[in-house]
Amino acid sequence: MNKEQKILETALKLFVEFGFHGTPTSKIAKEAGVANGTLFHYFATKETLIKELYVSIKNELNQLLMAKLDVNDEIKIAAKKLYSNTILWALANKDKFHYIQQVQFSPHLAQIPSDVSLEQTKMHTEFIELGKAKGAIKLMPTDFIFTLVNSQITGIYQYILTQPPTQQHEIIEQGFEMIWDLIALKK
Amino acid sequence: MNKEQKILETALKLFVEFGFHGTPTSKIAKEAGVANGTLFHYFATKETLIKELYVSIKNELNQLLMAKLDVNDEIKIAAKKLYSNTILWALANKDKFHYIQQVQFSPHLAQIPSDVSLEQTKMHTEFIELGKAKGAIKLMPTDFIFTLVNSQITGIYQYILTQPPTQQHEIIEQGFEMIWDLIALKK
DNA sequence: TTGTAGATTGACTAATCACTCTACAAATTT
DNA sequence: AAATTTGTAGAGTGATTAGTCAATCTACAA
Repeated sequence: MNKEQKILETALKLFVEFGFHGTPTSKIAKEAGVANGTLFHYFATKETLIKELYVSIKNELNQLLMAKLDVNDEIKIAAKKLYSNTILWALANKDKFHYIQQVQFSPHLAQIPSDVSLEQTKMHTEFIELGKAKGAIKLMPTDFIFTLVNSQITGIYQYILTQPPTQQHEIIEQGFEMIWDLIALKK
Repeated sequence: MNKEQKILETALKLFVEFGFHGTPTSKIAKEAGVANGTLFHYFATKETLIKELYVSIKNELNQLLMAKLDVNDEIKIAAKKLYSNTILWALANKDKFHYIQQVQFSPHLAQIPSDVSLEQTKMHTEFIELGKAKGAIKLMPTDFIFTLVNSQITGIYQYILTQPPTQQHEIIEQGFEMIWDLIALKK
């Protein structure tokens, strides 16, 4: 297997379990089955590794969401897909989702160039603006809607974790209706 | 000034700015104006310092919320107070609020005994259950409501940061009506 | 005055860590 | 086949770090 990929995978696992501080590069290399020097061949610094891991995970999620989106769908249907695919992905990739939060509430986030961050939210803000243009979504500021939905997703994800898997589907459904109620323009 | 307090204050500032990893204990001691050994006189390990700082900040917020709560208030009024006092406190104590998030999405959270965490959410869950009993809040699971409101608060806080201060009051008002709409039982 | 317990100091240390360097192997290009 | 680039290894290094410790200071009670 690709060693660069293997390093990223191992780093993810260890960072989530022990934090950035608690994870020495030597441990990452050892557990990934590569030499110390190999790690630094692919990632110049530990900081680089932290950031590239973050960007690669965010891209993975975005590409998945894009792939599952259908331009012919109604806004509400499309929104529901975006929403539930995000939660389902988070549940199937807990470490990755957790890592995103970990970085977002750490000083490392400030290190990521704003154009990279912007690129990653672009798809979502464009979607919200389309929804407003089509009269499906309230004319609130796009950033406001984006932030609300995002935090709602995080909240629902955290709650689902505490519930039995049989309930998960219903909670996702219920959660969507609630958030849609919040942002949909009533006719 | 009390040296223990001074250490906590300095640690907060540095942890938020540079992260746990990027903040050596020696730097905390130096900037707090105490000797290296003094820090370890009060906090046996760096980990202890991280955890005690978290608990002390959470307690501070809870005590403030309690103090501002009036048992004679209607549920909706009381809920609004809890909500807006939390956001106002967060805006006035950005570092502290940021630190709470930082710990909550780090492996350090797992180190905090569950009875301590429980004690801190007790007041909120009791309030939600009172609201349900009085027929003011929907009969959804208490944890679900708690998580939703919490993430909503985080979301609104983050959005407010990007807006001019003149707008803040209105966003808080608007945000409350939205979240109340979500959880209130319609008569 | 003396005794005592806690507060405070800062030099010290053992361990750890991020990162370098050199050597060689494999792949790719010329 | 020679030359060049790229991948991989792992021992080595200098700097840093969390935490220790013996010594002094302060407050206050006996």
